[in-house]
Amino acid sequence: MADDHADKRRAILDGAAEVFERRGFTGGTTREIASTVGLSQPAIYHYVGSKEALLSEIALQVDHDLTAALECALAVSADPVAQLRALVRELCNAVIVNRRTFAVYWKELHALPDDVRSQIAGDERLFVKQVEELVVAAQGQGALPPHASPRILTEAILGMTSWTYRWYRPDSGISPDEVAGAYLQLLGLV
Amino acid sequence: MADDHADKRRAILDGAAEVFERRGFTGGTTREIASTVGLSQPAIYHYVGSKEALLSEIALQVDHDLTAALECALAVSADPVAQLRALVRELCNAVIVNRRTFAVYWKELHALPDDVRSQIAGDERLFVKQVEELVVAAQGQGALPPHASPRILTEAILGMTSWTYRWYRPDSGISPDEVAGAYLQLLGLV
DNA sequence: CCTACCGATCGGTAGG
DNA sequence: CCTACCGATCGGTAGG
Repeated sequence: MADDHADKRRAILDGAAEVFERRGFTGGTTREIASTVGLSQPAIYHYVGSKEALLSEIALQVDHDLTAALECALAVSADPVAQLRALVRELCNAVIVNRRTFAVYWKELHALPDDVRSQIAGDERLFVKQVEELVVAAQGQGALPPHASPRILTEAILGMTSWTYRWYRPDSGISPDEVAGAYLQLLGLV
Repeated sequence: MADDHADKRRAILDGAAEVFERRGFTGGTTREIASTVGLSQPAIYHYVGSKEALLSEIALQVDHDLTAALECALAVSADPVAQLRALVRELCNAVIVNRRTFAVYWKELHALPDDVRSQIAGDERLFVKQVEELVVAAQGQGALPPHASPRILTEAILGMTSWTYRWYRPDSGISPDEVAGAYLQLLGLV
């Protein structure tokens, strides 16, 4: 097939995320990744340039997922409270669906090469800033505590949703929507 | 001094937490820890049994901090809502004061030796269960959304407070009490 | 608490 | 995409 190469690349990235989650970036060896995928260790280098490149691709995927969640939420409505609601739902869903890559992203950012790490740090700052603008607007509408620091409220909402990767278990029978719904009730946004 | 040994031990643990935060457990070398503290690498082994023992002590310190925060909060009052408020304040303070050790705890649990990891996992399950009982009681008093899953609400509150270690900067001029206060307003607990 | 050192293992390359 | 392999570095020990 024409996409055999792309398929195998994706399999390697999945295996890398699994190994990095289990062992950390430095502790996860290219040999273990290779054996997870069913290849020899040098074959990894046939598909990906280096161990750092594996981590970079995983991190950039999450970076893209976060941006996409925000864009999707902003497109849902012109009302900031509705946008904030949509953002919580989108983020819960992304974090739950891609639990493994998000875990690697949040634990192993320090191991990224400088250029990728600084790009991702910049994207994250912009992301937080945009969410904070939604929070300020929601405060203006009385949907969030008016006298609290927007920065803290923003990090509180993002922390609540992000932390989901640590406790959510796909076999628990809890759906992503149920999680987002409970968060929104707790935040008084429903 | 009689406590020279204990002082140096603590210095080594502090240095280890700093290095593990920067490089991860596997990536943080005993040589870098030693040079941070100003000792030779083999000297580490004079004070601590192994690299794993360094991580174990750091993790058990956090385990103790979490338990202490809960006990302190339960002792504040007999009212579950007041206990929950106190817990959020205690946790914010503990996470902010010991940001470095909490970061290592949450990122590097996977690298712990089996016995320590399973003990800590058990303590954490018990901790969450006790907080969930507070949440159920607070729901009964109408202080939290009555129809939401107690488990999700519990993880939401703990996630919000825990995540503080990722964004809080001591030089920001924001006090731990200010953080906890904003969280409590957002939760509708004040 | 240091100098000297060891076995093991890692990321990556050569050559096909 | 494999076999064979290399230089570098790691955690830990010996011996004082």
